[in-house]
Amino acid sequence: MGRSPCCEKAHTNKGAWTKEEDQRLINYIRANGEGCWRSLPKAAGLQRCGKSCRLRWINYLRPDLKRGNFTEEEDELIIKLHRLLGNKWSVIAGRLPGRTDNEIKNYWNTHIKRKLISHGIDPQTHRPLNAASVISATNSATIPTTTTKNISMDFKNNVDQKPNIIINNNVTSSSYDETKCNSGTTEETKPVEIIPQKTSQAMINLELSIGLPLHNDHISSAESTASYNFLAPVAPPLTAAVPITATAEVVAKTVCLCWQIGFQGGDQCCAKCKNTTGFYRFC
DNA sequence: AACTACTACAACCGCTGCTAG
DNA sequence: ACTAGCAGCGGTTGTAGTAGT
Repeated sequence: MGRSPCCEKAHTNKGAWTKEEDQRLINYIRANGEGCWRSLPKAAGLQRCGKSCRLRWINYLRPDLKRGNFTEEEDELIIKLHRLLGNKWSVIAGRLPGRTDNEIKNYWNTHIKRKLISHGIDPQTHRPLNAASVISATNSATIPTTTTKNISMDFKNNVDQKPNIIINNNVTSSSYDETKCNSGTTEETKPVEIIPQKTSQAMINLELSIGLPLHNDHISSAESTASYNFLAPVAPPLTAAVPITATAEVVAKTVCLCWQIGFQGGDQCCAKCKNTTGFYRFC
């Protein structure tokens, strides 16, 4: 199905926005609201594509944007959310007030990716880099024939009260092709779970409720770190066909607190919780 | 000072999902 | 059910700024 271009390209400016264009856009939106982006450029006296106006407003001109460097807390939150959601930048941005999807995407590609790699973590799979080959080989044998996964994210502490995120990811496959994961590019990959072989043939409901520690007053740094660790490639002892519901606090107490994803240096995991295949488990 | 390499990020492109007709 | 138009999303590119030589 062919589509006409979103705007008349011959009469639209491209490239960097001038201060005058910015001011026109700001003035128009202040007076009229965001409304219809397609008709906005003409109404605002801008020779720009509506799409371009929208992007400029959302990513740069919006008054509620938080400019400046990302904090360590934001870093960790982005990593956690990316682990859960993959490259769903707009969803991740929805959880970071004042940050845009574009900003987070750029920050991920220029900072966090490098940071994780330097600490031996694959930024796409969030697994230790040196375990990737082992896991790849193991997965073909351990992925169950039918798996139903539900992830429910309940951000109880979220200030903007956005709706919960529910992910339903049904995999019906005799061998999920792990080689499709491309760790070297920005290509979107599924967050991967490692399911113990004993759950084969079982319907598993992995319903997780996560309370992100936006207010850290009552949370120690160890607990804060643990709330990330529970999403590490850990294979908790699942009971077949038993739904799992866990809050972050409960999981935080269950998961090994040793693995610091390299943020604080040293080994990633204690000897107790890393087994010979490179998987992580509770200890 | 001049050049090169690298980094950060703004902006663009192409696609998808939703919706109205 | 189908088509077309729109907003929005994610990947990629272009370029200004900075660091290193």
